[in-house]
Amino acid sequence: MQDLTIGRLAKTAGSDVETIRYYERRGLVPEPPRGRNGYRLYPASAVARLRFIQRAKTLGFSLAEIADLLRLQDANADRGEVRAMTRQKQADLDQRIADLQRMRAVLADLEERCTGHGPAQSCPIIEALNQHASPEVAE
Amino acid sequence: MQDLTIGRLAKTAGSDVETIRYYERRGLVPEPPRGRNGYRLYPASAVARLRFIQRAKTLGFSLAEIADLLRLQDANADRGEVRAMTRQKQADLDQRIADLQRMRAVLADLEERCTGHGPAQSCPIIEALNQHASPEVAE
DNA sequence: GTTGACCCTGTAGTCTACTCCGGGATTATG
DNA sequence: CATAATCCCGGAGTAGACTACAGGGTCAAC
Repeated sequence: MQDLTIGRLAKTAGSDVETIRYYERRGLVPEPPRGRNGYRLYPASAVARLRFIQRAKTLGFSLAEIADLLRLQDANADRGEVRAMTRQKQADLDQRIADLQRMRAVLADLEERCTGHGPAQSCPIIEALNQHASPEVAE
Repeated sequence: MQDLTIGRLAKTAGSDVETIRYYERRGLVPEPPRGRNGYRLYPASAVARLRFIQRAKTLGFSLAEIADLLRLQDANADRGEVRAMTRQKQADLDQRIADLQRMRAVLADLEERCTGHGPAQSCPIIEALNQHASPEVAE
């Protein structure tokens, strides 16, 4: 397969020229060789690299974490390290899910108590928001 | 009750001086009267206002949305509008929870397939990220 | 009365992941 | 050959919610 210009790489991988240059600055995509005109010339493997980044993003990894994963891959490190990152990310997600579910439950409860019409200032939701939120903040 | 300087308000409400001034710029906290020295002098009700903001934040509302909620309260609008915002926020949360749960499920599946030790380049997790088709997400 | 805590304004920096812009060189298309 | 598309670089702007100065005035405690 021929080398790809950044534009063709972007199109092939479903990414964007500016995004690829940004990933290069961030160290996620290695600097490719340049043609005589100074254009970046990517090997076909760059497509896989971008797809890796995209998929890791859909799994909740940050670019910094993806850079770590790519380093583990490039260094062919022990898969235990990869598994550890996966476990950590699951724990992060569990925490965030639990937080969101708690919020959601409170909102559902408040909504249930607010029926019909009437002034907002006697709306149970507004009233709840005006209660003392922090049971422990002293003074 | 005496008026509060911004520092005492911050302490009482469990907030921060800079944060309160920021909320003022954002229109969440009304500009209070000033003393002869130019100091902000807050009525006791400002504490409730800050607590409202804090509590709404813990329920997932953005500052822009909280500003809307406060406007509904201040204008004593119909509680139907408050309920609508609460419903919308629940829908947002449901969407985010679903996204996170999907990510979490994929990670759990991948982790299960990666056992013991060995080179990362043959790690099922890394391999999945390198697949042409996404591990669980449609193309 | 002097030190240190507190207050003022306005601006700038932080984090994440881009996205856009200007100005200029090169290549592809008709 | 003219024009459009693409490429280069460096830097600035975006959103959200703060957080941190700089530089200067004021107030409370010892």
